[in-house]
Amino acid sequence: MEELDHRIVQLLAQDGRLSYTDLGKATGLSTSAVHQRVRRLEERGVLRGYRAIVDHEAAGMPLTALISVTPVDPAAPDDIPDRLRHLTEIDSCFSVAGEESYVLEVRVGTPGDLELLLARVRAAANVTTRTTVVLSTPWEDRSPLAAGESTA
Amino acid sequence: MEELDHRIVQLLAQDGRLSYTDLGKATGLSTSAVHQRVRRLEERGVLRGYRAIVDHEAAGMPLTALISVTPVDPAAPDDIPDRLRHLTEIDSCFSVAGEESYVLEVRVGTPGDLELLLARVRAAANVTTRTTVVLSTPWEDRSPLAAGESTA
DNA sequence: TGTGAAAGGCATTCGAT
DNA sequence: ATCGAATGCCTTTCACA
Repeated sequence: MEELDHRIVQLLAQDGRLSYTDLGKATGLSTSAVHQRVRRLEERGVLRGYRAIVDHEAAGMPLTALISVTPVDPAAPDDIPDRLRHLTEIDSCFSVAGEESYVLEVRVGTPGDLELLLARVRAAANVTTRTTVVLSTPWEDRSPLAAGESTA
Repeated sequence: MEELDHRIVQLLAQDGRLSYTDLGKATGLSTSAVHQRVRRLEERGVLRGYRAIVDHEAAGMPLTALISVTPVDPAAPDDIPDRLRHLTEIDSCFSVAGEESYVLEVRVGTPGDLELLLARVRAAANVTTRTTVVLSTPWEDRSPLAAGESTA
C-alpha cells in the first residue's frame, strides 16, 4: 500500500466522517482524487466500512469479559462459531492456538447477565468455559496500521 | 436510553456514514429531529466518534494475538498501561481479574514482529507475558447494545 | 492518476408549533 | 421535541490532461 493511501486510511480510521474536501487538504490532493482513492480502497476491501463508536457504559453494557472456550467433545465437528453467532452479547470471536479453542469478547449489563450468557454459551456450543472479567479498559480499538512498507 | 435513540445508535453502529436524511426515513422522524438527537447522543458521550473499519490483512497487520501480562514486581506501583501506550501495535488494553493483571490485544505483521513486540512489552513494563496466537477471527466488533430497557 | 467545474444532495440552522 | 424551509458545503460525476 502506497504512502498516500496509507495516510488516507489512517485519517479515516481516526475520523470516519472526514469529508473528501478535508481529506484532500490533508493529503494535498484534489477532492476528486481522494474520492477516487477512497473508492478503490473500499473496493479492494482495505476500508471495510464505517461505524459509530458506541460507549458501552452508556449503551447499557458496562461489563466486559473474556471467555475461553473448550469443546466438551473434541471429536465433534467444530461449528462452534456458527452455534454462538446468535448470541449478540458476543462482540468478537477468536479461534486461538493454545489450551482452549476460542476466546470470546463479550459485553453484558450485569454479573447476572454474564452468568446467563455463560449458561447459553455452554448449552449452545457444548463447551466448557473459563471467564476473565475485565475490570477497566485503559484503551481499546486503536486499529494499528503497518508503518511504511509496500503491500501492493 | 429511549427506544428511538437506541434505534439510531444501532443504525449508526452498523453504518457510521448514514445520512440524517436516511436516518430520518428509518426512524420516521424529520431530518432535523434525528440530527438533534444524534447531537445529543454525541454530547452525552453515547456516540463517541466515527471510524473507518480497516482490514488488518490489507493493512499489513495480519497476525492477531492476545498477551496476558503479569508484573515482575507486584509491589511496584502499577503504571503498566502508561508504559505500554506508546506501543502502537497494542490495539486494546484490558485490566482483568484473575491470575494475570492485563490482557493486550495486539496486531502485527509477522511472527518475528510479535517476538519483537513481546520483548518491548516486557522491557517497557517489567512484566512477564503469556501469549495466545489468534488463528482466525470468525467475527469481530459487533458492538452489542442493551436490548430494550430505559437508562434515562 | 490527476484536475477543475457543474449538478444535485445533504448538513446545519432557524422560526414556528 | 418536532417540523419544514433556506443556505452553503459536500459528494459525485464528467470532460479533459
